[in-house]
Amino acid sequence: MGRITKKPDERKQEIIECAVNLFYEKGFFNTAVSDIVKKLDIAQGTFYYYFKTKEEILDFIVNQYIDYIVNEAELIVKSNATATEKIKEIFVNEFKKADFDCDSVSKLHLIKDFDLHQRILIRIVERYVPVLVKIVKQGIKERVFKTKYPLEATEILILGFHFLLDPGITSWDEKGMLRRIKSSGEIIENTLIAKKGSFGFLPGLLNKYMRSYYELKKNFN
Amino acid sequence: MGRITKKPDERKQEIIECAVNLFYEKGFFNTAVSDIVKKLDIAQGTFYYYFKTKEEILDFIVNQYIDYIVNEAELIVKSNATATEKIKEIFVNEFKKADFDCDSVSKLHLIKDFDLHQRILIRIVERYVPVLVKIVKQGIKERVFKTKYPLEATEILILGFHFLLDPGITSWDEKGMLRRIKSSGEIIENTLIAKKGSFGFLPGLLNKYMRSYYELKKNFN
DNA sequence: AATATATTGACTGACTGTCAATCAGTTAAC
DNA sequence: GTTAACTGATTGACAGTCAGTCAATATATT
Repeated sequence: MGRITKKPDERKQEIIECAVNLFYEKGFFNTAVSDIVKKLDIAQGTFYYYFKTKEEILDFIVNQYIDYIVNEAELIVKSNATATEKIKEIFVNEFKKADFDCDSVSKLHLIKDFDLHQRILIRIVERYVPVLVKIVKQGIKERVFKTKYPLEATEILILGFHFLLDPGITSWDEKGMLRRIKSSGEIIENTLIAKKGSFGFLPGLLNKYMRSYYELKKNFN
Repeated sequence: MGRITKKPDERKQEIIECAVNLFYEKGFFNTAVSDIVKKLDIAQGTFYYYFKTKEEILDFIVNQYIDYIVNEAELIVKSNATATEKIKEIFVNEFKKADFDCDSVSKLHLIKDFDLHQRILIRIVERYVPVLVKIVKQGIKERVFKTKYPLEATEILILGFHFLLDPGITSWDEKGMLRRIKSSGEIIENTLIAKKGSFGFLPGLLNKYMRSYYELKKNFN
């Protein structure tokens, strides 16, 4: 019964990685803490040495994810592209991750568990939206957007589209998805009062992403 | 130990009413089935005679609520007002209920439990939005709205505003609420491509509603 | 019409299995 | 020898079960 001691950071990440994988397979509520510790071959108490509650690990995972996407977005904001180019870059970046979803972070999107997505959505409004708004405000200065409420418009768009298009939240039928994707560019243009066609790239991009998602799902079954 | 037998419909509604009240006080997850049956002084088995699982009663409650608001909306759709008048009526109606929240149905909004609100949001997209779209399409015929995507625009707006303004989903700070309320009219106008000022009534209405909500909350503490 | 018998379906509550969380104690590392 | 990481049996709470009870109603018997 040789006891294995590890560096706290290492152990913690080990637990998180295992937890994400199990949440991915079975969802948050259907994963017992005992499942996690059994898979890692550690004691129940070890889990609680690192996380006060089962909820806390979920929060930790969500915060790690938000840290990651906020960081990436900040890099794009700092570049010296036009607002429209930056927004396109944001989208491309977001979906690039989904193509190679092997690491824990990008798997998060595919977990079908609303409790998780609620937390993500709230953090997105709190931390991701303020970064994106910088781009929208740049666009207003460049006179490509005209909305009087850049912050509120961004909030609405992000929340609406996440809810409607994120397969982890609700899987609507494929027909409905296509319908929403087709409209996505124009809805954004109207809401931000942008030039016609400035978001014309979006439906194509979303389509590509959706196809790769449905393929992933097929392979899973 | 006198056993009391009741008409099934009566008993079922009795259980539902009691459950809603407890969910309102403590939330869905913090309410045990044993709490419900203790309060009603019935056996645990009686609950499971009427509902297969604890989740099933939540679904039943949500469906009852949606039936109610869809019905009310259908009446407004059938009236012979203009599209703009009808939309105003929809909003007034929605908030009228909140003023006199005594019955189970309107209490639902105030329950701070995301699991509940997720179900409501999904049903709203499935059943409420299709009714509201009729009004938007009427507006397009009347040439007061111009969007090419009435269905998708309505979906986005309803989901976004519900998430951002419904106090049961997330209680942002009062300042953020005011900010969002102030922008609400113009956001809708832009998204539907409506005449400037046609939703000018909205911020005032939402403000009134929010104030009565915060008063309710104060009295509760 | 009055009484006995059968059937149904609402209702019971002790019970089971599962799981989050605890804690007194143990071992490895420095 | 002290600290920090780790253990795992245990507890308490809860969702859900099930074999059985009882009241009301329907049907048969006198």
